[in-house]
Amino acid sequence: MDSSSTRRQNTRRKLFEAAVTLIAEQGFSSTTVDEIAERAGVAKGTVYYNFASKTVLFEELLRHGIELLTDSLQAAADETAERGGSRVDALDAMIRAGLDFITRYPSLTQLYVAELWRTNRAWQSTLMQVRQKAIAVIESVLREAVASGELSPEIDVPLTASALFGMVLVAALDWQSFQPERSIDEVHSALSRLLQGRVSGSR
Amino acid sequence: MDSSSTRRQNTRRKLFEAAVTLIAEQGFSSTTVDEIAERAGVAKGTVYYNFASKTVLFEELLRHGIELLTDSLQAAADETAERGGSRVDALDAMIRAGLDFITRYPSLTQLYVAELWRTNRAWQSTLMQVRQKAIAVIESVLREAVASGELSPEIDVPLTASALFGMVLVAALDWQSFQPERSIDEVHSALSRLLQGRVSGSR
DNA sequence: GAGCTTGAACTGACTGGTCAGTGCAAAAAG
DNA sequence: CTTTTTGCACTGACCAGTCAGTTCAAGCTC
Repeated sequence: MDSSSTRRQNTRRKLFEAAVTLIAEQGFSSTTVDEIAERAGVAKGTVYYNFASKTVLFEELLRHGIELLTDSLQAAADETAERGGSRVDALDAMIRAGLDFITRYPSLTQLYVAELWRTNRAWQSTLMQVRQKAIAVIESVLREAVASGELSPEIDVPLTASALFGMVLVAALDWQSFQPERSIDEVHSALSRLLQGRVSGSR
Repeated sequence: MDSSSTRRQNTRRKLFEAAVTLIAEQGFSSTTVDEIAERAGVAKGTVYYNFASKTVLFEELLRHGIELLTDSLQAAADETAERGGSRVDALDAMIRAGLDFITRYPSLTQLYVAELWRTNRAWQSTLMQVRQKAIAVIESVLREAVASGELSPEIDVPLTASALFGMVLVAALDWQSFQPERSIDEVHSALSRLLQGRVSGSR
C-alpha cells in the first residue's frame, strides 16, 4: 500500500522536475507534453496516467511549489521569534529565506512571476490562493511589528507587503539572470539596507 | 512618402493595440494571428503585409513600449532637476511616473513582466536591451545622488536600481489586479515611505 | 522457490484538430 | 498607377489527448 505508491510518486516527481524547467524557459503553451515526457524519461501515456491533463499537471506543480515557499518564510519568522529577535529582524530573515528559495528553485520562481498577473487563464484561481498565502505571512509580521511599535502605524500593511514581496522577487531574478557573479550576501545586504531605510544617507 | 505611410502607420498601431491586450491575457503562444487581426479589424493578410512574422510583430511591440517608459522616467527625473529638487525627489518622481505608466498601459506591463526572465526565447536579446535602458535611467539618478552625498556611498547601485524597479513593478501590478480600489496616491505614498526609510518606526 | 494471477503502472502509435504562414486576384485608397 | 488592404482557400507542421496492448511487482498456491 505504501511501497506500491512509491513508484508512482517517483514518476510524478520526475514529471514535476521536467515540467518546471521547461515551462519556466518556454512558457506553458509552447512546452509540449512530449517534451516533458522525454525530459522525465517517461512515455507520453504515463503523463496522462498520472495527471488528468497538461493544465492539471501545471496546477499541481504550482500548489506544490508555493507550499515550499510559505513554509520556509514562516519558518524564518518563527525562528527569529524563538531567538527573541525583533519583528524587523524577522522581516530581514524572511528576505534571506526568500533569496535562498529563489536560489534553490529558480525555475519555479520564474514561472510563478510569468503567470501571476495574467487574467483569463485556467489556473488563475489557483494562483490567487497561492499568492495570498505567501503575502499573508508577510502581512502578519508587519502587523505584529506595528502593534509592538517597531514600525510606524502609518504604514499601509497590504501595499507594503506586496512591495516587499516584489522587491525581493525582482531583485533576486535580476541577480540570477543578469548579475550571477554577485554573492547572496551582497544581494541580501542591498535589500536589507533598503528595508531599513539606510539608503537615504544622513542619519 | 510621408503621407503615404500614414495609413500604414495607422494599421500598425491598431495591430499593436490588439496584440498587446491579447498577449497580456493569454500569452504569446496561445494568441493566434487570426485573433489579433480580428480584434484590430483587419484582414490576416494585412498582418503579414506589415510584419514579417508573428514574432517580429511582438518584438517591435516590445521595443515601442519600452521607449514610452524610459522617456517618461527620464522626463520625470529631468523635470525634478529643473525645479531644483534633490535626487531623492527625482527617485520619488520616477516612482510616480512608473505608477502612471502602469496605469495607462497595464497590458504592456503585464506582458513585459511575464517575458522578462524567460530564457531561450526568440526575443530574449530584445528584452535585455529594453530592460537595460530602463534600469540605466534609475542607476544614473542613484549615482548622482551618491556623488552629491544624498545617498550613502555604500549602496550597491545596480542591485538597488533593480530592487526599486521591482518594488514599483510588483506593487503596481498587485494594486491593479488585487486592490484596484486603492488610489494612486495611496500606492505612491506607501512606496515613497519604503524608499525613504520611514517604515522602520522611531525617528 | 517455480509457476500463476491480478491490478497497477507504463508504453507509443495514432487521431483529430489547430494554427502560422502562403498565394493570389480583386478592390480600395491616395 | 502605386501602395495598401481584403478575403479566402490551402498547406504542412505540430500537438493534446486516447487507447489497445505490454511490463512490473507483489501475493498466492502447491
